Amino acid sequence: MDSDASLVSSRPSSPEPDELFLPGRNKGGGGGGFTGGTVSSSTQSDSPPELSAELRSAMSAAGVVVVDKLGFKSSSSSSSSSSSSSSKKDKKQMTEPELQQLRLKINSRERKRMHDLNIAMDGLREVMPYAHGPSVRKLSKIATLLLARNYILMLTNSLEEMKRLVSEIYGGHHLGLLNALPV
DNA sequence: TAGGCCATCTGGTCCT
DNA sequence: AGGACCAGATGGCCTA
Repeated sequence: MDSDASLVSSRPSSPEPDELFLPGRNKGGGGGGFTGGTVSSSTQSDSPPELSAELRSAMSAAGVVVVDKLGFKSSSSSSSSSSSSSSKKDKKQMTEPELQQLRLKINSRERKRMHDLNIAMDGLREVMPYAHGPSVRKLSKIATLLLARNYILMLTNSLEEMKRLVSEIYGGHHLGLLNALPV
């Protein structure tokens, strides 16, 4: 949510990832911003969201009594008995609190999955050759992926060129090491 | 204010 | 059966 949050100056004609390390080929999509501020990668904590209107109406239509919000943060251990037993039932036979509990559990899993994905994305950003730092806005996801692709292509071309030069100099000898590289 | 980027929710599908 | 994965929808924040 608060991805591009806080102290951001401006987005000066953001250099698109394709413009960086552009190995001649490929043409990607647009790119995100580049410079600017930092980003706090926090998320909307764990406050359980309200049931969606559709779900509520569906449940009330099914004659289910609408109750208060249930406790959250149950994903790990507690409440497993109720949720696991209830989730084995047919959903139509589940009570509203059971359905709500199940929904919260699924939502929590999905949130964690996306957080893990973002962590991996941050890891990718860390190894990308662009200006890091607290005063620099981090790459958007799409920009990160496009830049990564171009960077890999550039490195591949560099390696090929290096191989070619080595073979020129040594006449085909000493290529064992380079050929062992996964290119 | 429009557009970009993002987090979250949700239902469907696939996999183990 | 349960979890992982995916895509669409929605709403918030920020910048130009």
